[in-house]
Amino acid sequence: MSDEEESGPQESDRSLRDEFRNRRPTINDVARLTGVSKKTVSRVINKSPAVKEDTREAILRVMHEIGYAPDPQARGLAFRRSFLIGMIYDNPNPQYVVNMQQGLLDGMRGTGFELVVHPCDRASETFLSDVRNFVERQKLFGVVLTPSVSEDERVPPMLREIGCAFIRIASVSLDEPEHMIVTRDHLGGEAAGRHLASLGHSRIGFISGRPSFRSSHERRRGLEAGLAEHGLTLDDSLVAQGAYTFESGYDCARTLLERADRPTAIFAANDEMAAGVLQAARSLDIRVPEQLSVVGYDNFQLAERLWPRLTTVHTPTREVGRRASTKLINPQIAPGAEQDDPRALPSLVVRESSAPPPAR
Amino acid sequence: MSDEEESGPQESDRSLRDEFRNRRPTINDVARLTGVSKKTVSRVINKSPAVKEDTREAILRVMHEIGYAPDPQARGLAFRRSFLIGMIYDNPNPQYVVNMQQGLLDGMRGTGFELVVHPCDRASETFLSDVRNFVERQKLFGVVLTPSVSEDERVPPMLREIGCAFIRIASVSLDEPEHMIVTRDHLGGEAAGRHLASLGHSRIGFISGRPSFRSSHERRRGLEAGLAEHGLTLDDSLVAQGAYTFESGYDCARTLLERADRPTAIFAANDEMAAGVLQAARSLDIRVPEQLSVVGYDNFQLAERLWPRLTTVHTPTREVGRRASTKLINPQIAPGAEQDDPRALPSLVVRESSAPPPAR
DNA sequence: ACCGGAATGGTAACCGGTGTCATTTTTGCG
DNA sequence: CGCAAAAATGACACCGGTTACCATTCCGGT
Repeated sequence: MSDEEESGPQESDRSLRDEFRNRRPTINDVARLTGVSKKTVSRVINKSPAVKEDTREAILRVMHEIGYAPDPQARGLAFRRSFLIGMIYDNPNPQYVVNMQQGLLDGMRGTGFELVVHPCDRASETFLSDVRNFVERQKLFGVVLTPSVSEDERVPPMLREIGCAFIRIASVSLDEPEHMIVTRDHLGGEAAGRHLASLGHSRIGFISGRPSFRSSHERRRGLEAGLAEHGLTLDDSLVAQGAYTFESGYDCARTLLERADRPTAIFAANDEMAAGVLQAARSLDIRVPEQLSVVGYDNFQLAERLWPRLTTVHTPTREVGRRASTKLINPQIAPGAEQDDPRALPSLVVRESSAPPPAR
Repeated sequence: MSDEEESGPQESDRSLRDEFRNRRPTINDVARLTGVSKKTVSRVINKSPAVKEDTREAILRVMHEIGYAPDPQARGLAFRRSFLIGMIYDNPNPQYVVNMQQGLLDGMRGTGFELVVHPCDRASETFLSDVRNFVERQKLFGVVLTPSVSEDERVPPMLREIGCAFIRIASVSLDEPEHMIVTRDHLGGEAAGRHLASLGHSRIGFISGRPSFRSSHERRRGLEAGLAEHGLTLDDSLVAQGAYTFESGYDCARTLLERADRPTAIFAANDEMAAGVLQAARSLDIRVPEQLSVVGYDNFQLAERLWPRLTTVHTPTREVGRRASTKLINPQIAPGAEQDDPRALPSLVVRESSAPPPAR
């Protein structure tokens, strides 16, 4: 019969260290060593103001001494909510996914939250129940939805029903501001259009992305607006339906460039497709940028690896991700000004793939 | 005929649905509705053989009817272990990261485990304690370490100490087989060397990766072995120290190609650097592959986007990831044969960037 | 009929936190 | 100085599972 309860009133550092070498300290240890109830310790953990300053300090000191950190599982069980944030996505571009993850993690650093990644297939029969199971089982604190999942209108009602916070990242606003991060892709398209028009192009081709991605339409809308500023319109016959893939970019470009009255510039709705355009131009012995200007969208690493290096629209994906997770964790932070922060807006990066059109 | 108690429970489907519309069913509900104790339900959840077949079926039926799934947090709390798997990495290549994540998720599908991603900086002061905190706080079920974190010898002892399962993914074996997935990068280097030698090259340059990545050395070792088969040796003066980045590939290639006796072929230790080589060749008006052959390593998407398309060594990253998570979740599965499965080995992909050397 | 032992199920305690509400201080103020 | 109100703290049940341990039941063997 050992009397483990009767530990000495004054535990030395040595015995403390011994005690916690094989066992992580719990809230009970903190309470016992500080001489308060676990409820008070819990109050300190949760930053309740209803704790006297002396008490708080004493508790914090003990916590620090024994290296205590609350167990997220136990806390989650009691809270009926985990400290996990889910990233739900179906965007197949690795660079986008990684940049977004990095951004989300940037905003989560030091908060105790962790990121759980969940790719999915929006076209699948089980898509909605997949997402629901994921969120419900893990009792996620919140989820970040990226295009095109973010644009699916079946998801938000489901998340509201099960009471999971969410942020939708999309090119236009689709929900109340507290649920949205808007990337305003039309601004990027506009910049691209202005750029090509001001270089002197007037026959401009456009290769759009997957129609199921809102950004496809926004980027086109922007292009048209940018051209309109210079009195130009987008010729429907110079618009090709791509799918945001390299191959689709190649195929569409071949079609556009084999025409007798081929365009002198092509704006592809992302860099992957722009890479396909370069490939197509090469296969037809069309020199870029001398005979054809090419502009992409995203400014992923690929844009600088190609030759010529791609003029493209930079998307601040990481910054957007940082904002998304921050917003999810601190819903109270005032929305508003962030909207016009240039760091969160698309911007044109001019490189060697665009130039004035060839002289006639 | 089934003699199950058809009118036994008073609750109809309708009232069941009502009851669980606002509350997720718990193990207690399953027990109550089946008329057994929660302990028995727990036995079924954990696949204990000590449950009569009839009982098990009845319990499973109720579970299915009311849509019960055990709460991972509660389960984890009792188990003193979560059902989360961590991916710890410092590889900056987005394509690698995403492919690996995909593979890990492939192996986790349907198991109830989720993936938590954790990039880190191995050079940081706090690297080790960062990793420790992450693993210890989340009570991770296991972690997958990818290069170069996987090659850090401080990590495994720490993980063993806190009792966390782990798999190290590396180019050579660094631990007991149950902790390793070996990618055998020297085989890829060998294939590249054989390819260039058999094309007739003898002056072959090599751009190595970051020395802190084991793969850099393995790929070089392989190259030397491949050349040796054709009686060639690697000239030390044609070896440049790169860093697995596009820029380092460009710089190293410039150095190698500005020599009077420049090599007729360059093997870069990854595709990013090979892209830099192409860029450097272009800047010096050296035509690829007519005047210079280029071979990369990884076979990431970039390899097909470049011009000429890159001859490179394919790395089955996703497949490797799938094996890693499978191994982590089912440690009992016999290791062994998997070692020589060609799907898990590097293999050469020949495209347009390599050709015989120019005639003298 | 009796017994031992395996198979099964029940009960209570526990994992490490939080909520509710009662109780004990402390404070303000006539 | 006394007392009510406010502030600080604590007791206890609970979150949803698990394990430890004990009580049955169901066997066949003697």
